[in-house]
Amino acid sequence: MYSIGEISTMFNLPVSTIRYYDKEGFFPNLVRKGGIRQFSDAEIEAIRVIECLKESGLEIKDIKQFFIWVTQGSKSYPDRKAMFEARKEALEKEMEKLERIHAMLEFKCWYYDKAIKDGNEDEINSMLPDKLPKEIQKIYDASHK
Amino acid sequence: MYSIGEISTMFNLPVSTIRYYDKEGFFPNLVRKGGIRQFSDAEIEAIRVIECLKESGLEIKDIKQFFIWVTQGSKSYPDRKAMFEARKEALEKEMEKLERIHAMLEFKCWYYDKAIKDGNEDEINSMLPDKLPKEIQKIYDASHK
DNA sequence: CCTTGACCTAAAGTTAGGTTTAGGTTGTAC
DNA sequence: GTACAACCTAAACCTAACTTTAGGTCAAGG
Repeated sequence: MYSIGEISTMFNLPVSTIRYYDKEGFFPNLVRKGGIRQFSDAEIEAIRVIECLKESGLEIKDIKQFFIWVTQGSKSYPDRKAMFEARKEALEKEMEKLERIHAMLEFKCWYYDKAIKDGNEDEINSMLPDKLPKEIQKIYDASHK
Repeated sequence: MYSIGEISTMFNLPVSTIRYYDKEGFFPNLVRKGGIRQFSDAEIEAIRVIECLKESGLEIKDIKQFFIWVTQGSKSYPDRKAMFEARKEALEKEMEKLERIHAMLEFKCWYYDKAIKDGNEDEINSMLPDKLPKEIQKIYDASHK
């Protein structure tokens, strides 16, 4: 059993955020002793799920739905599974987008590195959009498609 | 030369957002004819940079700094390069985090798949945290570290 | 001519996801 | 027995990044 302060330290989350999550219904089985919250492994796993769903792009109101399903027991397993499947696919798309963003950043690093060496952007711009050095061209194409 | 409406279609961004970006100073060389904005390739590349920096985790006020540097010419090349290098590193960390999130989602998909087959979570919970099937254990460990 | 659609501005409004405030209780170390 | 930290609530507040509103210009088509 952990206090709210211990959980705060454990996840590096403000105490106020944890209380906010509680108010949103994210700890359906949270026990209190004399008004004070007693966090157990179930709540720790709940926070992991919250962070996971949040990072996957879900909004708080949709995460709430997940915890409603938790209170409904085994009949909601298919709904919960479908939610995770959907988040997995959304995250995979997001990661592909970030690959393109990463290529753009790599290209810009090369771009300014060369601009610093040349003192201007003229030569680079004369190479755009398809006369770049081979390796850079690949990165450029990946980021501008 | 493109109208704001064409740019809106091109990037699938509301016209209001493009005006907002303009007001923030993100098109330092934007030309107007009779008050009407005329977008060129420079502004198109600017929008790509905005989206790139934004997706990399930068806030609008910091993106503003980039465009201030652009107006200062070649003396700010090192600053601009440093910004892209920093975003590249931040994005790489972010992508690592998303790998862990992805592992968590994969684990949860397996978890609920099994819960549906078993009708309850008892057997799964008896396997936690280190007696899971080999492949699943790997995913679980990756997501809970 | 007049209406329709695309453009313009300034300023107010919106939303999510917390955070802060004000006021109060609890428990334990000195 | 009192001071101190850690806990509690309800409600007001905050911030970022837009979006909407209200009011206006302008060019082309019928």
